Amino acid sequence: MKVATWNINSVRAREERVLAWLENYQPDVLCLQELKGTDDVFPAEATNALGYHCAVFGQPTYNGVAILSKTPPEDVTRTFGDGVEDSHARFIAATINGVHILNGYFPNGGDIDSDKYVYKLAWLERLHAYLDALDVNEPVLLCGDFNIAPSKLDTANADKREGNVLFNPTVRGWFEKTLERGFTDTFRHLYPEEEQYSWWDYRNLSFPKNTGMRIDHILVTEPLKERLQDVWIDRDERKGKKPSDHVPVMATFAD
DNA sequence: ATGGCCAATTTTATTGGA
Repeated sequence: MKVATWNINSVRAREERVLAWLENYQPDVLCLQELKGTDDVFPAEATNALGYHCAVFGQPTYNGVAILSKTPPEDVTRTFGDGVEDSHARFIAATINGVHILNGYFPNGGDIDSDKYVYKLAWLERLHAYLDALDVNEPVLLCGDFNIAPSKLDTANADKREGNVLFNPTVRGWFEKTLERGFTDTFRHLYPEEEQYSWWDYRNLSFPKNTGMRIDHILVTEPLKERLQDVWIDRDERKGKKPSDHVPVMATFAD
């Protein structure tokens, strides 16, 4: 079973690339973030034609997440279901082949002294509350654009970036706490020393200079960790015309 | 060729991304 996550930065701008990528790599599940559009602009027919079901949670202009899968998604839920008023479409979950798939577009946080950062921290706490209600003895996969670099290995210019909304003790602590409650960072587990990134800023020649960050993650509970065979960050997807600023990350599990 | 922001909307500026 292959499960991938990809922040595509607009489904309309990235439709061709997404369809080509699906066709090339045939993931069983693809979790998308930052659709930047309503449900009706999602290319459902084109994805169906490639053999994928889609569960979409869009909104105008901002955010938006979706889960594509070869087998039908069951028990699809949008939002954390905690009753909190939230206008952002940032979370969708489904059960696919018995695996609980959780897909999040975590808030960026703006500046460290902004309301957006307050929102980010509150959202992270809500997600922990959601995870509290899960059984980590079951196969659970939490993926998406976390907007968190877990360690110094996961960001270029770590000293310069220390303290920003993506890389500071508070968000690293949140990530660490998630691992302590039974999740494994699949990439770091298989590649303890690797410095690979999943996002590069469009500005400042970030990609040629490789001043990126690893902020897109696939975390799994023990039953899936035991089946984990590989994790791959598709760096090449950042090349060429009209790339997203993020690239896909894909984990492979034994069937 | 891996190249000096990009995408959506409020559209010839502004907002958000990270």
